[in-house]
Amino acid sequence: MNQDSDGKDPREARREKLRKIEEMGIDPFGCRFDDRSFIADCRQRSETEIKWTRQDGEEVPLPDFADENLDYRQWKADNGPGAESGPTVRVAGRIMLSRDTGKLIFANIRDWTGDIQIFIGKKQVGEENFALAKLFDLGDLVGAEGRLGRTNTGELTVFAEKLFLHSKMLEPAPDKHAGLTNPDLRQRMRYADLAFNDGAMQAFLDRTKIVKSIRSTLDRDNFCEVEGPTLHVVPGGAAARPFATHHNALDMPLTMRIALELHLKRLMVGGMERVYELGRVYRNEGISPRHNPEFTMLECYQAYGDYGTMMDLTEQLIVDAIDAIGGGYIRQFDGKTIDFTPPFQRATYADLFQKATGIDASDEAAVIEHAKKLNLETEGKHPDVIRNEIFEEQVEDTLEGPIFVIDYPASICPLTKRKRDNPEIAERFELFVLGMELANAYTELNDPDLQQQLFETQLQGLEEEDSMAKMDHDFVRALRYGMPPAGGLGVGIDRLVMILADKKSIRDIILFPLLRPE
RNA sequence: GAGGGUGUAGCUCAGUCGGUAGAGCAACGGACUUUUAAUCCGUUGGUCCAGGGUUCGAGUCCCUGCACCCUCACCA
Repeated sequence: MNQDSDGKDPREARREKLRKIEEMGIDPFGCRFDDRSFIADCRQRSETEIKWTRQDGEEVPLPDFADENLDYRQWKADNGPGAESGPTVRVAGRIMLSRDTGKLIFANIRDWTGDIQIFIGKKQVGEENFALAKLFDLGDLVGAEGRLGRTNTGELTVFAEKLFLHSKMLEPAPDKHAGLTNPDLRQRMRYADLAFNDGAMQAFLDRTKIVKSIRSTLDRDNFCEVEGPTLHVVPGGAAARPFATHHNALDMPLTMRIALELHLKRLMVGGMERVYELGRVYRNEGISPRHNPEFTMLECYQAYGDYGTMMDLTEQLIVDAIDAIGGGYIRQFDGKTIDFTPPFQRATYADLFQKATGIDASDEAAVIEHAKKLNLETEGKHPDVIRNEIFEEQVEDTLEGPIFVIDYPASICPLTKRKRDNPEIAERFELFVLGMELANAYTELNDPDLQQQLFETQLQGLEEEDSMAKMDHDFVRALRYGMPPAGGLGVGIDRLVMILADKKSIRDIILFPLLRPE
């Protein structure tokens, strides 16, 4: 780069200022800063603690600063002579905007609670502080101590008496208005995205609230949070391609887990009657706006419940999550309206199939014929697999929801208990919202012999890796020790957050999505 | 994996018919003690994603590759 010390390159200009700050004997990377106030708290305190007192000692109520047409300078003239008083505060944050009018600098700083303006007057802060302020750049982390008050235009302001530099930013700042919009850079440099894009943090804070809410709902119902292994010898509990890895000392192949299910059920056998895990799972598959190779699942299991119990729980979890982030049960996603007011709609798989295709789901010949019309591959596939492909193609995408689809064909549910009066139907539901599967729940299969048989019988037309029916001998042995009848629920946390935060891409709610290296 | 789009200054983006690179912001110099994307005057800044080709001449046309975005497929 151009290293003329005329500072043409923004990076070099910042380095040059860094050197000057060091020459002033100031550490450009700051130190502990006690007694600082969050900006949101300053804003709140300003409402009661900024006062206007006339010279005669009478306190005059301040005008409405939210009023766009307010001329505070005029108001002061009309209500004076007098003086404004306010508490002294210490604030810290990143410089987002700055206006230098010579011997007076206005800087807008931001901490994670909000923005506030700082008034830096040469006379008010003194020569040394002012010289430091002249070396501030957009993006620097700074601090100010001073009186909280209002400028002539009514803007809430910290009138600085002392200034601090907490960290000099050595990279050029993004466009001060547009921010960092390049989606690649936003994901690669999430720090810059969060720091410079208005509202970028909100979806992530909502995510945290939703996860906290889920924990609190489950804890309230006496569920116990546990941590299962993420390195699995047999990748089970879902139909997905796992990431392969290897343990050196044991010279043993391992996979990253694709689901939480089988270990949680082992705990049910052990007597942990209500367990859940909120954890990361890994699937070695395509990346899309709705798929990231690692994502977060909730799975919970309740002894002596069934899938109906889980339906109630699902509604409760979602309702509580919405209460946690606010905004009400009627929500927008991508311009569409979704009503989460419970109870959610319920419909059986067979009815939805009948309605969408006009044919009876149990009429195998008609199903196969219909599949051929849709150009679906039917050769060598189990009729239930074909039927499910039709269901996905013609039903799932049309489900606006929230809707519980209940009672799935048993053959595509190898971990699910069958209906007592109809072994062809499994007690399973999936919750759909705008074509997205948000939750999946079963009355759990606890018959070890049937489980073993289902593991052994590969579904026709499915590769082993495409089937959930992967033999896990230890799991079957666990079932032989006796697992109570139970309801189990899985929730895709990322998709729930997407829908509740109105974000179309999973990358907008995963802080560090997987990217190719630069 | 298939199709489409994008890639130009630190950031956000223009760039006509193929004719020697543009703006705003940022940066640098100057003026300004109540500004609000401050304003005003001046200046600097380019491996036009990479490589190859066509051409007298390529940011522009062609080919290959890379990255990202969108749609589809995969993800039961």
